[in-house]
Amino acid sequence: MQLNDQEIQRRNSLQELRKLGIDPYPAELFPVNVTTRKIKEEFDASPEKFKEVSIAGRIMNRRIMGKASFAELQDETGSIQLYIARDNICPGEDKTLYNTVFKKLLDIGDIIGVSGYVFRTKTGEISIHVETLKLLSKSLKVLPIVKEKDGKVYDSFSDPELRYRQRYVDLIVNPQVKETFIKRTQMVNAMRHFLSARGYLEVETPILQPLYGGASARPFKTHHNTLDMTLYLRIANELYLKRLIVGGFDGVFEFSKDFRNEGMSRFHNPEFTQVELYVAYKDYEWMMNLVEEMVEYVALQLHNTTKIPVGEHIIDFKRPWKRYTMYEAIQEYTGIDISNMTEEELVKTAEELGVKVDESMGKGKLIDEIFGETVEGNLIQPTFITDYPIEMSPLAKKHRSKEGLVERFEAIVNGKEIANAFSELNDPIDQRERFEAQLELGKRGDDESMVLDEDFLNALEYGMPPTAGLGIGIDRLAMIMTNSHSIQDVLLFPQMRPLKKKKEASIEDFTALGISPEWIPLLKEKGYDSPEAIRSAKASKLRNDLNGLRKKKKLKIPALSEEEVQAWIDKA
RNA sequence: GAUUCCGUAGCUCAGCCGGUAGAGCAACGGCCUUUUAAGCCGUGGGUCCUGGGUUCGAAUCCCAGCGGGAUCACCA
Repeated sequence: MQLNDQEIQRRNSLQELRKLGIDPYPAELFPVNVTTRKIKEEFDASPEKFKEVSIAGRIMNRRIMGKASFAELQDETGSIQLYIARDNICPGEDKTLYNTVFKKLLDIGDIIGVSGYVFRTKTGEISIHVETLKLLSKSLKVLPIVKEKDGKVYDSFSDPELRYRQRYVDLIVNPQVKETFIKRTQMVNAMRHFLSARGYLEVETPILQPLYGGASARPFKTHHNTLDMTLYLRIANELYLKRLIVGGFDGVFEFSKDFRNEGMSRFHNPEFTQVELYVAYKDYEWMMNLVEEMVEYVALQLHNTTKIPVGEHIIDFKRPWKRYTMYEAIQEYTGIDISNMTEEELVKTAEELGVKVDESMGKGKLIDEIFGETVEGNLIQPTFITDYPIEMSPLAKKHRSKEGLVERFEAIVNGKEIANAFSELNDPIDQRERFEAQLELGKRGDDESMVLDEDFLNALEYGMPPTAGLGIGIDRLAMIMTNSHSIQDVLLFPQMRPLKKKKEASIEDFTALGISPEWIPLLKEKGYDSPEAIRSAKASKLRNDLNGLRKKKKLKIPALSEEEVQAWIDKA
């Protein structure tokens, strides 16, 4: 492992600390009796409560001024300034703790615990006057230093790749990131509370499924050794939750991690979260009202208002939301009434509107494409779109009065679907026919069409009550509720392409060439990291590089002759 | 998958009509007991993503690769 100068420096400090009898990673607990937030919120009202505080956190900044210093201590809730005076933390003759430990051996990033009292400095900042200081964990890596003045951020740690790959660093140096994930959890908690309070049962259903269903998407495939069978990571949990409705639970929901083997983008991660809800004896009209109420409730819980800034827009979740049928929406945005068109007419219309079409598309898919292309992106404020073509919705009940449509709605916010729901199809014979129609689409080349699930049909044949079902994309909703530009910003650990790691040659690979061990680190430092690299080297250059480095590092090993180096190359 | 832009010190970036590297912060040494993007003086630190090409000479120009961003396409 190659260490840079500052990393070597910190490892040296670590050894120095041990020599002084200080354990850089002590085992015992450190008593914490306050948080930085509590101090900042309550000190002015009741300063007497903060005469003996004990607090722990990470050093984020240091300003050393001779016999006194200021430091920034960051805990989970925020940060506070420490005032550390030499003669306060070292009351006796021995000033080592201040002069050596604090000033020389501690670094930004170290985790410490301090005790003392809270006061205000001359410049008015609430600070802790430190009386005792203890190292709790030495940091060996250099943090990016983000500074801020008058709301302006300097040297921000903003490279998305680094932020996503090393989320822990992102969380340390970017406070607003922490805020986003707190909001996300609050959002899920609010929804859970909303649903539980209505008496619906939160359940867990299989993630590993022998058949994938309940949505149109390509799955991830895996294998169970003992059963010697293929299993799929679920793309949805719908069919399992409906089995539970058959079983007599009248309201069930699950926050479900689903997996879809599709492209990745700022709206798509291979694994994502949905909440699905099924309620017996209800229909999609009823469900629309629930969605409005729940999302409005979430907004109020998170922001104390229904108006939320998202990018350029202010989105208002106040009920009631606008409602359009799909045909009405298309007519509104294109001026074309497609409600009575044949498949040929739809293809022609789609092409006129600049919508791409291909052979595999049925009538429903064509309508859906036209909608997606011409309407969806324009729906910024929360809007319900109802009554979808039957071909696109094999699990939804036929519309009670409109031929060729189903009782389905989607909720669209900021140009993206956040919820999808329908009156669930409970006619087992109709359901079987719909699955078979999907199989036909599959033969036409639509590789996202659904497969036939016999056991699910078996459940329906026992009789499922009329049921309303709902799915809400948690990540999408979290993006809106936290004003995040991409899904990666609301996932703690978004999927990333793995870093290519060079396989490292072992010590033996080098010693086998007759190279003595003390030269190996120097070889690696100069980029000769494998026997192959040595084989293609020129003896004079290699010798020069190594002896140069030896001199620069003032190493007390004998210099190399060209013959020695040539011998390595010949062997390699 | 397509288009496009980017890859220089631990971090943020400058240098790019060719002459082998700079700034601020961070680090190191020194001064400083209420400062705050602390300050002042001094020092060290770089396979300029990788590989090839053009050239007397490449961080800079050309080609290929790797990695990443953005936009678009498919899926939630």
